[in-house]
This record gives sequence, structure tokens and C-alpha cells, in this order.
Amino acid sequence: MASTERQQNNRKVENQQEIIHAAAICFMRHGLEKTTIDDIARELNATKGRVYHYFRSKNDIFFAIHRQAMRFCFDAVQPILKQNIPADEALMRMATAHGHVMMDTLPYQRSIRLGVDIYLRGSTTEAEREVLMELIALRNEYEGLYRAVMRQGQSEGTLSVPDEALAGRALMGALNGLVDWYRVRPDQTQAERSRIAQTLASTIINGLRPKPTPAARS
Amino acid sequence: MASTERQQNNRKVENQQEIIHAAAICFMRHGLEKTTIDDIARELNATKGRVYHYFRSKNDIFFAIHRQAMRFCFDAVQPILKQNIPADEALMRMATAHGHVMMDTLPYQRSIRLGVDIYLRGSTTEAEREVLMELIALRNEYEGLYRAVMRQGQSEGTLSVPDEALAGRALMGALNGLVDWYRVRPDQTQAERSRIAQTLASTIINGLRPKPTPAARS
DNA sequence: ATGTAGGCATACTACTGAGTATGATGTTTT
DNA sequence: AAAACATCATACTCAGTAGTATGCCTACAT
Repeated sequence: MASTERQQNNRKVENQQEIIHAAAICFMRHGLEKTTIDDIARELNATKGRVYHYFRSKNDIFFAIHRQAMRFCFDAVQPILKQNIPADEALMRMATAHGHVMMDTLPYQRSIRLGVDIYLRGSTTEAEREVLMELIALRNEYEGLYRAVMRQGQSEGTLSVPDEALAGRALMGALNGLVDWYRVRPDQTQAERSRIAQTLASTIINGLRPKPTPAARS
Repeated sequence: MASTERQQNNRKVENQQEIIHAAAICFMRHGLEKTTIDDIARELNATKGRVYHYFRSKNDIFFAIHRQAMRFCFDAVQPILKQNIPADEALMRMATAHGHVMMDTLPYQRSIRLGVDIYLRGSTTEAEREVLMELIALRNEYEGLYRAVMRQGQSEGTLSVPDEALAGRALMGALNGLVDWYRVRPDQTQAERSRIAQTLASTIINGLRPKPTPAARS
């Protein structure tokens, strides 16, 4: 029956997600190479058999994590793009949202740091290279969203961005750096997270605002 | 003879540095785990025997790279601290210098990204944990230099830094992000590098300057 | 010239960990 | 109910790699 088939599919996807999540946690803790499939299985209270039933290889798991991580980012930022607000405000909201995503989906985001470039050189099969290129393209597209808003702010006059590529790198660097030092603490309130995200975002974006008295210099 | 002994010591240190450098290049390309000792030896046009003659283990090599990377950073920044200049200017020079170090010593800096935390959990022996703690302390000390200058700027009035810990993270994140995307190109001029370092540094630090008209708001 | 020690290559060992083969158990289909 | 299938556990294989054992060779000391 069709509904049964769909239920089975749901179940399958859920199990895959569960494995991905466990893997992300392991990768966050010990890095990609040092975590074994057995580690992931242990995190699931299961054995290798279960993992290999849903994924062909460790690389496939990493790719799935990466895709998921990018989806988290897009989902957080895209609604803001549809709002009709000044570019500086949009950029501020996007950056804040990105910071939140970094903290909320820490295992995923941390797992993929530096992973792509390293994997790219090492991966043997043609299929893997293709997937990697696709993931890199996704990331470029994502960063492109920020650069587009910066360009818009430049033409609007709400932002002053002489080099939007570099400004984008700076913004991403400051926010992505979260995965290096941020640690989830159970007693931490949502307000505290918001403060972190907003402070990081505004620190960069304040540096991109037009000088209030440009004619007064020298 | 003493002079001979010193020469031998020099030679030994040089050989160690050569191995460290080759290892850093390999680590940059393929990551820590994926590079084998044989890879490092091949980069040296040598064999494992040479590597193990100077280092007890792969971890020891990583530790040496890390120490060297931190030394590069300290050496670039400490002279600036001795100059008698306003804190905002000092911070700007320090950040720019840090950016230069990231580009100039890319293999070292890239090798140690995320490496420490991952190694910390995994390392078994007590001695290794001690070395790692020492390296983490070094890094904290280094970042402390920036925070100290920020505090000074705050009291001087040349900077406005409500949360110097977060501001420090933002600054380090934006600059350290260089190792993720910067690639050495032979045709690239020194001027181009300077532009990158200065743009990144000023983007952050401009966001930390006091508002010119704080009384005029709303 | 000859002993001696550092500098390294070669040839191992021992182990880890990715991926596979197989089968046991439950669940859905007919 | 029994056939077919999905979901896993168990028990392997085998390749790759960190680290070691050994010995040659060269340079320096005496």
C-alpha cells in the first residue's frame, strides 16, 4: 500500500537522521578521521551493521552531515531575504541568524570545518569528487547571499563595502569561529546566545557602516 | 670541542625544522590523520628512518608545529606592544601583523586549526596531555594580549569595547579564517597581501571605535 | 688508521579500522 | 501461514600505517 510505503520511507529517513546526528556528535568530539564507525555505532547503542545498512561508507555520512549543515544555514537565512527591509538591517539579521545556527547545530557545523578541502584532495572516486564539488557550490551560493546584500547596501547607501568578498570572509570568519570556542552549557539561557550572536554580528557590520562625516576628513 | 658540539646542535635543530616544515605542508594538504609518516618522509625526499630519528612520534611533530606556529604569532606582535602608541593604533597594527603571519606561515597555521581540541580528547598518555595544556595556555596568553590592548583602548577612550572577550573572538575569527580560504599564489604581490590584512583588520576595528556622536542618538 | 657515534635506509612487526558476508529476528504482504 | 523483505548483530577479511629492529655509511675524534 502507498501509505505503508510512505511510512517505511519516513522510518528510513528518521533512522538515517539519527545516524547522522550521532556521527556529527562523534565528529565534533574527535574529528573526522579519529572517529571510527564503531564509535558512531556505540553512540547509537548499536553496532556497525546498523550504520552500514543505511550508509555505504563513512564518506557518505560526512557528505550527509555537510548537506544537512548547509540546509540549516539556508533555512535560517532565506526568510530574511524575502522581507522588504534596508540592506544593513537585513545583513544584521542574517548574520545574527547565522550565529544562532552555529550554536544550535554545533555538532554539524563543527564537523564540516576544514573537512571539505581535505577530503577533496584525498577522495579517490569520481562520484565523491562530484558530491564535494556540489557541496562547495552550495557553500559558495550561501556566502553569495551575504555578498549580494552587501552590494545592495552599498548602492542603497546604508553600507560602505569597498571589497564585499573580503567583508564576506571577515563576517563568515567571525561567526564561524563560534564552532571553535563556543561550548553548549545547560544553564545558558537563550538570551545569552542572542547576545553572543548579536554582538558578533554588530561588531563586524558596524565596521561596514558609512562614515557619518565623510566630508570632514583631514 | 665546544664549537663542534654547537655546530652539531645547530645541524640537529635545522634538520628538525626541515622535518617540521615538510610535515606542516603535508598536514595543510591532507589534514593530520590522513598524512602518514611516509608522506612526510617523501616530502623530504627521505624515508621514515630520518623522521623517527628526530621525533618520537607523529604527535610530537604536531606539537612542534604548534609551538612554532605560536612563536610566529608572538614574534610578530610583541614588538608592537613595546611601542608607545594609542591602543586603537596598536590593535590595528597587531591585527594586521597577525593577518600577515597567517598568510606567511600558512602551512603551520592551517595545520593547527581544530587540532588541539581534537587531540586533547584522544591523547592517551599523561605527558601528551601536559604538552597540550601548555599549548592551549600559550594560545590563551596570545589572545590575552589583544584583550589587554582592547581594555586599554576602552579606558583611553580610543576604543569602545563592551565585551572584550567576544570582540577578541570576532577579531581572531575573522583573521584566522584566512587559513580556510587564502591560497598562496606566486604572482601575488606583497602589496596585495597587505591590503588583505589591513582590510580585514580595519573592518573589525572600525566596528570597535567609539560612536562619533553618542549624544545625538534618537 | 681506526674506533666511535650520529644520521639515516631497509625491512620488519603488530595493530587498527573500513568494509563485507552471513545469518538471526521481526514485520509486512499475499 | 508462509513467503518476501527490512533491519540489524556477529564474525570475519584485508589493506594501510605507526612504530621498531637492525645495520650500513660517513664524519669526526684520537
